[in-house]
Amino acid sequence: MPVASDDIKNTSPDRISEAEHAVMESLWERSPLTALEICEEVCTRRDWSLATVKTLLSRLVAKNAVATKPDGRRFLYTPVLEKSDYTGAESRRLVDRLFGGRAAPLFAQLAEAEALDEDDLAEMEALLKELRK
Amino acid sequence: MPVASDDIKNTSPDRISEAEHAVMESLWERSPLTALEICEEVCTRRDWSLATVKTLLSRLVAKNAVATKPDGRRFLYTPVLEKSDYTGAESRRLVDRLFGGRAAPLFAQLAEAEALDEDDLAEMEALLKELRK
DNA sequence: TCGTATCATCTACAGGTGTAATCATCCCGC
DNA sequence: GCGGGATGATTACACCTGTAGATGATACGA
Repeated sequence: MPVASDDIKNTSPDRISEAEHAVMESLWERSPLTALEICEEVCTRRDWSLATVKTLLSRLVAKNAVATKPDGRRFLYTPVLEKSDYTGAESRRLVDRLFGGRAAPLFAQLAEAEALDEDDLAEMEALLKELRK
Repeated sequence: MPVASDDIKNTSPDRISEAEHAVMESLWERSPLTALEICEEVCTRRDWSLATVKTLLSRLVAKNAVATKPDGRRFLYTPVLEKSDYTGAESRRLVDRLFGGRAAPLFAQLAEAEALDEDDLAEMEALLKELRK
């Protein structure tokens, strides 16, 4: 029997958890990587065991956020989800949830929390000028 | 035996979940409110039952995010956690986690996602000017 | 005074997340 | 050829979250 035509809806917007995100960060910085290499990057920082990284990797594979390529007995992991897509969506979510979709209050908030330094201000000024073209 | 001197460390930075945040929003907008009044605000929007709101409220009380004041047979709920504290902390977390603490890339991200409209730009320009004083 | 409507609390339960031990497989060196 | 180390897969389990029903107290109206 023909099996096709069932997995069309796979833009699977499964949320990436925070721990999973740490793994993605490694992969965005450099890829492909083996599980062990990823662990070398994050295990000390987060005090994880290799097993934990492997679990997270398999969940990320299930969520279609990373792809595997066999390399002998092991796997090489590559990100599928792009960093900018993730950060974009995540930023968007925050702005929507906390500020009703308005970005300006977010910046007011960060300013008040003194989370903006000189460099940020300069960059943002430049960006604004650019956007205004 | 003297029982005291154990609950000093209560700046309890328990995280507020997303559903809990929806309840907080109602309370930030107007307070004090009864559970029923809160439900009237959010139950239709989120398709919740009154019981759900009550559970969320009790969790928020446990987290010291809202306070109760008896009013006859029922309770009036008031926010303890301030909105700006919450949004500030939450924004901070995002910027730290996603952009290494730099706000400018977040801004760039939102710009690229076209999440900034004319009003946002204008407000941010004003804000920048103000910060630059 | 007594039932009942009204509340808050307790209990419940499925799904997600953090964290990891254990299991199964397979290839390399002896 | 075979045992052991490496590596992914499976299983585990506690806690958090979303969602809500059941339970218990209680004050108001009849």
